[in-house]
Amino acid sequence: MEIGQILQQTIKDIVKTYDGDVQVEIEQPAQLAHGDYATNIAMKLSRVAKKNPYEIALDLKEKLVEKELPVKQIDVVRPGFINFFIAWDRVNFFSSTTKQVDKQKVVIEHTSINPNKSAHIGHLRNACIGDTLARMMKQDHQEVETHNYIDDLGNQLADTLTALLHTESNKPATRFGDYCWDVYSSLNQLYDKGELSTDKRDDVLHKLEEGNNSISWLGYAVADKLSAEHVEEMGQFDITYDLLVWERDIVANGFWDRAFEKLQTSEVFFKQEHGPQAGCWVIRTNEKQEASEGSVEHQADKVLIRSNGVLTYTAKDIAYHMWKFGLLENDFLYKPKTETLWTTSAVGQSQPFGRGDAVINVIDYRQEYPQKVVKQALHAAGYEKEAAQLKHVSYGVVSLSKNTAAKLGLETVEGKAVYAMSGRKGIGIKISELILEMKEAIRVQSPEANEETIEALTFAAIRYNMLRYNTTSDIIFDLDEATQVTGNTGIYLIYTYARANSILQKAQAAHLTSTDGSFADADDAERAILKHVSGWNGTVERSISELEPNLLCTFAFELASLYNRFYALCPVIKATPDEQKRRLKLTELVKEQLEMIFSILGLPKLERI
RNA sequence: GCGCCUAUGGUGAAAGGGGAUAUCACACGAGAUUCCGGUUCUCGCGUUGUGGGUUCGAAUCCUGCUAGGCGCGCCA
Repeated sequence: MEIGQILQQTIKDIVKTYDGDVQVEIEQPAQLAHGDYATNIAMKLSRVAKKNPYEIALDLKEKLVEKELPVKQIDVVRPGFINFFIAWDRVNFFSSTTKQVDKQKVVIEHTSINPNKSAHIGHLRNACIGDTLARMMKQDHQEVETHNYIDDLGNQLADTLTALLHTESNKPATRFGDYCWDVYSSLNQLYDKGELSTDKRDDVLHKLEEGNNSISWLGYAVADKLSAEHVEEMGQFDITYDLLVWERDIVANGFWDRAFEKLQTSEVFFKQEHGPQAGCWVIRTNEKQEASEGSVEHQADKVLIRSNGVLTYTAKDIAYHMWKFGLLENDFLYKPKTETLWTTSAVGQSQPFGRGDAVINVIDYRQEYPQKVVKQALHAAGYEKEAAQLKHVSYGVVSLSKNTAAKLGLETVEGKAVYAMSGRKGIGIKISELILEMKEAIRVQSPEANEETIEALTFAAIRYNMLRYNTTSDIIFDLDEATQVTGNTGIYLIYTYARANSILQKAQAAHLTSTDGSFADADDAERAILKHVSGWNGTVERSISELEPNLLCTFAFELASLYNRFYALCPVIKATPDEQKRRLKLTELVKEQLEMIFSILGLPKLERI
């Protein structure tokens, strides 16, 4: 049990004598002088007890000091805070408490880039969040399976195919995706100028949907090549997948037919007989719809089967999600793509993929409505548990700052601070471009580092930068800021880890040991670290329950800052024997903690730089 | 038209969903360290869109306004 939990439970037992249902909360004060843990319970109780909060706090303190707690001092401070100073020598940091194995299986879908051109930094944000969530849950002993969805029957691929067939680019490109990036925007500019109609694209889309024709096979080859480039690029950031899922395989295996059968029993799924959606199979998503048929441009029922019989994206997504939960009788066939990656395939073998107890989709907030429709469909088919376990990790999009937009040649406007990326206009920052900039910045900063180290630092810095924002926040991406090598960066964390390792190696060479080191007499800089580390498990639990990886980034940065401050203030090797042991033990604790964090955040553990 | 979200120093981002002088980074200014090899540390500088409300107490809750964004497609 964690310190905070111990204190919370103890206080809960004590306040039972008070009337009222008041939530006991234990927090870590911002200021060290306010103790290592604290509670405001007395001020909360003052309302029901009709008593001075300071007096309530004094009363509670008297009861608390009688308990067996790993506490060496309890202060009561006006207006009614109770501050606890922990006896750190009685806290076991190094115990490996084996958590009860949770048998739940989680299927996480992330990355899922349209196979139409190279990936940009918005795609990278998705992939970093998804991969880190997977690592968090594996850390929490859950069974995790990560999927990368390839929409090879959509307009975007059709556009890229049309562009490849009808336009050229003379820009240098070393990757197929970069070439497609350019011709894709060339095509859209032709559309915009009216020099090309979308008929050709529509025809291409139609042939993709038909299957087994030249365009269809060509599209598959293009999507295969592009998705392979995407996966390879993500691999540089240590982002991995278990399975690639192809949309064409969802169609080919008849998932929708089974899903249709399951939905048919519902009253909210029906064939629309009149109005603009006549002839379509639709699902009712808004219960208000029946009451207001006036405005048909908005809030119409969601079409799942077009009047010409073709499935919409949402229909395929519903079927796909039924499969994710293991609700369909039919399944994909699979084949290995690499040693660690599988892919759905027209020919292959059976494998136990999918069948999740929980499903997490990492998709930006603009897809909230389609996600809602899928959840509604699960409800409609009677799958309440699955609907409840379908979770949408909604994240903000990555836009460009004015500074960066200007660098890309956009016309910036006075007073407008945020500029959207646009694939159609070819406006955006490819991941490869960011890598080049970051690598150069690190090379300038560390001219003597070897190439392997520069590479590792580059990917770490970029990945960390993508993770450290609140998931729901938009990122206003500034290229100068993103390539900083100082401040709250992955580089700072890695240097801190190298610094700790350096001390430990030095101590080992001098035959110094941390055995019998005690935190009983830890001074302030040391206490701050112990206090912070003691909150780790709480941070992980909260990060998982809220699906917020950035809480771990905040924790890591604060730990690194505290350790560097300790480094400046507290000599380790040139200290007294008692201080040596204690501080070496503390350094070991910090090293171990950072290793755990790096495993989750996907950062490399460089012992030297 | 309807619905949803957001607003924090010059810039970017936090603040566990009421509690201690609102934190961090960058920028700008000043200082220290230059070694336990490691890009580090300390200090200063500045502020919660706006009006009203609830409360002992509001960045956090309610509400009006203002500004910005998103969604509602037989697209994906």
